[in-house]
Amino acid sequence: MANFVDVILPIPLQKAFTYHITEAEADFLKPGMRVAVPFGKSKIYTALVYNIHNSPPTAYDAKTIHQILDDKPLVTHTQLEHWQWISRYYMCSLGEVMRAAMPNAFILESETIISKVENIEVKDYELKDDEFLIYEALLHQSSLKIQDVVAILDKKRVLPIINTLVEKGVVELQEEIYQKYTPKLVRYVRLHPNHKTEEKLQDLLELLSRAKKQREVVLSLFQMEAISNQPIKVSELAAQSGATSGIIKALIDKNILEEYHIQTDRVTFDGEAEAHEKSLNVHQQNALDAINSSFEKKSVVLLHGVTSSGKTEIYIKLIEAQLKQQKQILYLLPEIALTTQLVSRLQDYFGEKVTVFHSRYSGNERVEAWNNILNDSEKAQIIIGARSALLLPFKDLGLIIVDEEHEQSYKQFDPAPRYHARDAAIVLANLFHAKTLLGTATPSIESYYNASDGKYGLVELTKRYNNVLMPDIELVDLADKYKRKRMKGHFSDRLIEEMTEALDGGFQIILFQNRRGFSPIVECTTCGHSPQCPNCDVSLTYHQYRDQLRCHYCGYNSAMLKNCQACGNITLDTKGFGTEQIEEEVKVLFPDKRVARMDLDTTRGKYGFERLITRFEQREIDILVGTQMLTKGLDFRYVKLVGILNADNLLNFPDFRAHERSYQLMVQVSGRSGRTDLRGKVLIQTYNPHHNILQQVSTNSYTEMYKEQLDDRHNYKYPPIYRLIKITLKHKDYNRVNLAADWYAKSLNQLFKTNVLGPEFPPVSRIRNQYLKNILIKIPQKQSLSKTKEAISKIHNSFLSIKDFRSVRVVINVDNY
DNA sequence: AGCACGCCGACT
DNA sequence: GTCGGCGTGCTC
Repeated sequence: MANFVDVILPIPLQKAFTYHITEAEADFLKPGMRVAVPFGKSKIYTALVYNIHNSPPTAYDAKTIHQILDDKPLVTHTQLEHWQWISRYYMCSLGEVMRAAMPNAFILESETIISKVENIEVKDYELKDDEFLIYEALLHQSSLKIQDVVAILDKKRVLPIINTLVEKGVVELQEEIYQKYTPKLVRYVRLHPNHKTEEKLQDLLELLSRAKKQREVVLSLFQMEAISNQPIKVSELAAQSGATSGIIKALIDKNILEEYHIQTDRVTFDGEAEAHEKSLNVHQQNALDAINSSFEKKSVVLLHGVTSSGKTEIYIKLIEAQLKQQKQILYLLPEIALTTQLVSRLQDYFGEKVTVFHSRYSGNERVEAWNNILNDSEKAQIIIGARSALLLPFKDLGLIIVDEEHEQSYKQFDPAPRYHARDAAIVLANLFHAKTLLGTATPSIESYYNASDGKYGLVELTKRYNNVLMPDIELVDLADKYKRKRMKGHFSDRLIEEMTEALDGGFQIILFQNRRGFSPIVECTTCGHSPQCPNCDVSLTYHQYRDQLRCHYCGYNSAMLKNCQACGNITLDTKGFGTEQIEEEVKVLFPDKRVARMDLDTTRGKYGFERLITRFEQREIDILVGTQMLTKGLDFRYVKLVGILNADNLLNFPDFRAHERSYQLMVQVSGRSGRTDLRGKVLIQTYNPHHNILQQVSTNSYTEMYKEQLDDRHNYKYPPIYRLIKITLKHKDYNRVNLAADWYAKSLNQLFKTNVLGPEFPPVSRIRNQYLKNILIKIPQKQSLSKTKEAISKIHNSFLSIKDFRSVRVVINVDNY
């Protein structure tokens, strides 16, 4: 009977691909192992075994696989199940999920190697110029890569030339697969077995009596072995004996010492777990008890605890309980909150049981984390990571903690899979019959809705740790202040007063401004023209630190203009304000204080963010001006005052979530103040001091905000009452997007009637020279989600069969919020 | 996604 | 006349 294997390829194709395998291979292969398969004309790809069976494909002959890459599955059965859910729910291919989940080093691709056919003499007149150049290069080098040929010929398309050379029998091609993961090896030394016995030792020392340095090395080695039983690194021996690596090498060459290698992990933790038992206060204990009893009935619990209420300690207790049962724990955090602060805090408790998984990790580091988790190693009992950590090969998960559950960065936008880590986490936990804890000070409306609905358990923690008071929030009416000339730049007299007072008391200040750059736009005061991005439909932003105009969408930049492009006048003025300008103003207002700015520009680079945080923590900075980034669960002890310079540009954002987000953001920023025994102060400057959201922020009325927002969601048909799917069409031809979007929307309309919105141009309707158009589908609660998606898939397939539309990119985003 | 094939404009 | 541009179609 013939044997076949269905595989997942890491490409965005819906279809499964079937290859022919031998009986022996069929016996050996298991789902989750990797195989190398030929794909297309010449390429070899890494594919993942999905299913082994005996039914031959009907429409084509299956190719045979090239090679088996693993001897045991690299991807677990549960993972495959979870991937399948993600691919169905978020309407993407399994290959796309595979790409996102597996470290790049696991997904090998072949490289074409060109070599000369042996013993061949070629007359130069038989070859064209380009062909001869390649032939000549191969006389000096044994092989060439495609990239080398591109460099030699300085041409883009070199494959046709290489192919004619193959036809002429001059060169041959080979596909080579490289193992991208290189284990990190550490060199160790020990005494060569020849000298292990007592008498041989004497002989040896005798022998070395005249080689003083070498003798010292051997004696140092004995000393070190006597102190500890640990293997001895070459580097340690060199340091201890003061010998150069040359001397040690000589000893190895003489077979007196023996060299060996041990594979180590790149990321190791050398601290000790301090394991100091930290007791919970009564509120925390009550919350913990409530969570545990809720878990008996519900698989998901939402922990709504105000800022500084000590949620982390509760997490630690829950983690301890899971560890006792030998279960793995996943602790999810928004990327930006994944700082040393939190990680070292957990490492203090759990020592080397903690594995961190970062997007900033290198390929090799990811492979090591993957393997440790897959093997359920001691080191990988607790996994702390951002969104993508959810896709790791857990063996026996007992608990997932989703911290800062409301954070929008849990949702992946580009590329596919466009999954929400919180929602996908709940599904994953269910596959393991594990529990999920969602924690936050400002629950997302949808999670609170699920909690009120009884779908999730709900535990509230309303007291701050050590009974620190909630910050005192004061609203400052900007309209009034401007009218009465009480403003200096963007600072009201109240804000300056409070800042002076805080600084005099030796405290730190955080100023929040939700805009990056010096000033969002540049405008000519004569004709009103403002410079636009040539690739996108947006105004360019002025950045003072390089005197540049930049586009935030595509990265385009140019030097700041001297005069207006439209009328030529030099009356260019910067409108609005951003973090840079605030920083400048603070420097003028408080010239003797140290000011720093935290936004995307100043935190670039691997440790930019962390450096800034550390400087602030160590009080090298008095006033920190920043954007969103400031809100992410950072724990600063000496911040007394938080200033929000303009709450209105948060509230006026054109999105159904704008109010919810504003509330969350302001409460989170406010929570940065007064985290020790002193009561913090928050000043919010606004033109609308009577805005409901601002009132709710200042009185800390989450439930009021929730009720009001939920009413709005009912009235305007938004989540969590309705579900959303957004379809975006992109093309460089304006007319073609319009036609395609109209066709798409019309087809959807026939099925979903008024619940289809658009097509509409988004606020920024052109990005990187591509025109965009959005269609929004609202799905009522009684309408089946899966049936809806099936219907969309059908429409999508007919869309793709229209020749004129095929070049239009279509992005389907499920739960696009 | 990659990559080959095939059909059109701008250059030796 | 060729080189290289991109639109189109296919990959087990």
